[in-house]
Amino acid sequence: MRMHNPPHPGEIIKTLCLEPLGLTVTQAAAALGVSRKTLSAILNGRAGVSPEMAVRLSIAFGTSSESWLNQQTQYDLWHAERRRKQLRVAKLAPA
Amino acid sequence: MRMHNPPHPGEIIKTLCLEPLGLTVTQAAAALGVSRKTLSAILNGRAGVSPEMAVRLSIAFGTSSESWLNQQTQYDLWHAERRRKQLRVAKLAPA
DNA sequence: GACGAGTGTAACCTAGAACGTTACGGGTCA
DNA sequence: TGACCCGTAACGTTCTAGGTTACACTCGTC
Repeated sequence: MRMHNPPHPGEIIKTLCLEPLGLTVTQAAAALGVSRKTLSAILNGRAGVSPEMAVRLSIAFGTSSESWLNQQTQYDLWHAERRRKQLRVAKLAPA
Repeated sequence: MRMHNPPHPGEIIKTLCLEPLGLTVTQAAAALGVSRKTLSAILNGRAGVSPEMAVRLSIAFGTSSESWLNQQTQYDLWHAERRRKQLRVAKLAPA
């Protein structure tokens, strides 16, 4: 179980991909084949990395699509876990 | 890169959780706190495992929510990768 | 054969995410 | 001032997750 808030994948894209290459949001969006708005939303944490976007990132930046999507999964899961106590679920097979 | 079609998480829930415990879909849905329709859709591959559902499964069956959601991620990614060739994306940082 | 349980699923709803285009206002800098 | 980049608001479409209700099917069992 992770203790701290995992960073949104958008931050990682910005700091590890765009900034080192000196890319603007407009340039990167064009390269990825999505609108500037779509990329902007991801970079600012207002949208998630979809499976298709993960593949796009892997093509553009040469990393694995799995790693991109896993980052999003961890981020989503961390927020879902915060509401674990609010879920009314019966234990069927106690550990 | 996975070669073969990964199984949908619904199949795993059915064969590894419901059947060993002799649970009906109706019983399991009630325990999970979702409608019978919702669980049925997941079991038959017509819906995915959401982050919240992954937490529900982890409570009911004592496994980690991460493992449930990762299975869904791998499934989604496999299908997204099949369309990799159709995406028009420029390579920005060739490996 | 009749009946109830379990199941799949169709029809309807809401909410939200992921896309798109267009357009506007605020920076920064030559 | 003008050019460029950025965030974002407003509008749209499409898809997914979730709900309720209702129907038809397949089983056992009585």
